Amino acid sequence: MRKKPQLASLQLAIMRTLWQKGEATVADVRETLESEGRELAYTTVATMLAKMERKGQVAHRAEGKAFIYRPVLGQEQVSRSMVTDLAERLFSGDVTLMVSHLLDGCEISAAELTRLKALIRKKELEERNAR
Amino acid sequence: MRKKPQLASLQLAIMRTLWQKGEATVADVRETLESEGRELAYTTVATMLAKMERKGQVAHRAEGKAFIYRPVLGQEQVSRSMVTDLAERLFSGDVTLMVSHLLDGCEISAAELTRLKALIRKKELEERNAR
DNA sequence: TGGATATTACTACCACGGTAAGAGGTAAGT
DNA sequence: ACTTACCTCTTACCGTGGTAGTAATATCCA
Repeated sequence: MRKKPQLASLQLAIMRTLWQKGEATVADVRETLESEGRELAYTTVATMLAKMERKGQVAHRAEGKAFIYRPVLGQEQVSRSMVTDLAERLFSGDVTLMVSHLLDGCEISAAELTRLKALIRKKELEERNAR
Repeated sequence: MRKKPQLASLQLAIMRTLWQKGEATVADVRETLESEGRELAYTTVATMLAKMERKGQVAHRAEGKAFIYRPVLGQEQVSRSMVTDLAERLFSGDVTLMVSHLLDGCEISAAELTRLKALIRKKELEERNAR
């Protein structure tokens, strides 16, 4: 029985860096966040990473003076659980309704619509083959 | 420029009741939550409603002894902003990616897939007519 | 009238996200 | 050897979600 991890915004931003780089030092993470327009004190990032380690979301190994952090939770796992959780809370799990709001809420290109159609077709095939 | 409201789980549950009933007393809300398996003290619900009023999410009018609360934020507004916000934070706004995770994350019936296809077709038409 | 009941008001508490300063260690340059 | 820069650790503070007890107040009923 799996947990369902919920990450807040800074935590997610940190995880994104780790997912992207594989592993990173505090300074690395801080720099990446800065390049995304999020200027934080060094200690802020370090504290957050320590808190996240206590909760098992990341882990570290020491290399010389510095700690090198790596993600423990997988990106897929986090994304899925957060998305389905929101669908649950907002729409009582009605995926169609959720997608509908997604499409309404932001502009979406014709190309993306095509990709979506392909996605659904693939899903239909899986469905059919499953049974 | 509008704010983008973010509601936590209890707050959402309360809003759902208000959206559904139009308006409700504290006792009404408490009862509804209880029927959803969420047993809370009367005062808990009342406190939460007061906090939410301070933030402009709900409003009340007094009728005799009791307060009658009504939603201020619209369901559409909240849903859209929360969904697109999550899409932003998780997938940098890539809607297709988000839908993909939605479909993977939970079982989805053939009927729902059909509804989704219809939804996309409708969206395509709107797109074409818009320009 | 007086007690029971329902309702709001005030206050408090905990956990946690986010933020950061300050203390203290270690490595490296001059 | 001393300073400097960089690193972690500890501690703290604020806001807010969530939960609820207690006090004050209004209402109804016998």
